[in-house]
Amino acid sequence: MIISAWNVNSLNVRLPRLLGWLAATRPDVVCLQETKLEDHKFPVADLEASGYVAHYTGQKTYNGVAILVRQGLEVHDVAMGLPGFDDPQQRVIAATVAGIRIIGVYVPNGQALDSDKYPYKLTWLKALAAMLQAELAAHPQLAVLGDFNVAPDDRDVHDPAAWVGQVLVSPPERAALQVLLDAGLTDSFRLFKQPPNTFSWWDYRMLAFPKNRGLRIDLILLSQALAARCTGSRIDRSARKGEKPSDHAPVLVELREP
DNA sequence: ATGGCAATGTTTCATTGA
Repeated sequence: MIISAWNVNSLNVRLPRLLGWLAATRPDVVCLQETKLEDHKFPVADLEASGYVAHYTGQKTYNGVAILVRQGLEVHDVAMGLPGFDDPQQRVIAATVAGIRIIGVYVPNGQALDSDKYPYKLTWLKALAAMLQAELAAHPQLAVLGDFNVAPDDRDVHDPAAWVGQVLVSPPERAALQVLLDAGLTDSFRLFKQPPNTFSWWDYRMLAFPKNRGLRIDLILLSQALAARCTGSRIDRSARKGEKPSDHAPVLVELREP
């Protein structure tokens, strides 16, 4: 079983690339971030024709998340948002797929350390931690996938010295991510030996991709029970190439049958 | 080899992203 996450930076623009990637990769589950589509505009029919059932919650211009499930897999208990955290920004969607609790997240960017959006990010992550504690208690087989907008440590930053004092790497953000891990989750990427300088996001500007000046901010966190089933974790860098790419690459894990 | 911001709506610029 392959489960994955991809910040597509507008599903409207990226739909052709997404459909091509689904056909080539055939993941069982895909969590999408930054769909930037109101629900009535979600391309349900195109995805169905490609063999996927879509669950989604979106809005105009910003945010928007979805879970795509390969046809034939059982889905139940679809839920949107963070419990007890009233938020017009559509950033969380959850579903149980083939017995695995899938939680797709688009963590706030934070913009800058002195921005109003920075404390919002930290508060949001605290609410996510509370949600995950409850979800883990109910669902031992659990994965949290998406754009976390935090580079876990300096191995995940192309030039750590240049990023000091910036959003995505600040100690409070990393501490907030650590709280999620302490709840009983593992960064699946680090379960395996990985090539150095493997990233999931590259700025559109300044030749960042060809120079591999990126960050690893898209993560798949696995519960202990799921980590025990994980046989691989990778980033599909090829999806960042060519015409009109998203600035993020998809992240994937492979799970064996329990 | 990859490519030199992109997407959106408020559209001919401002805002946001990371």
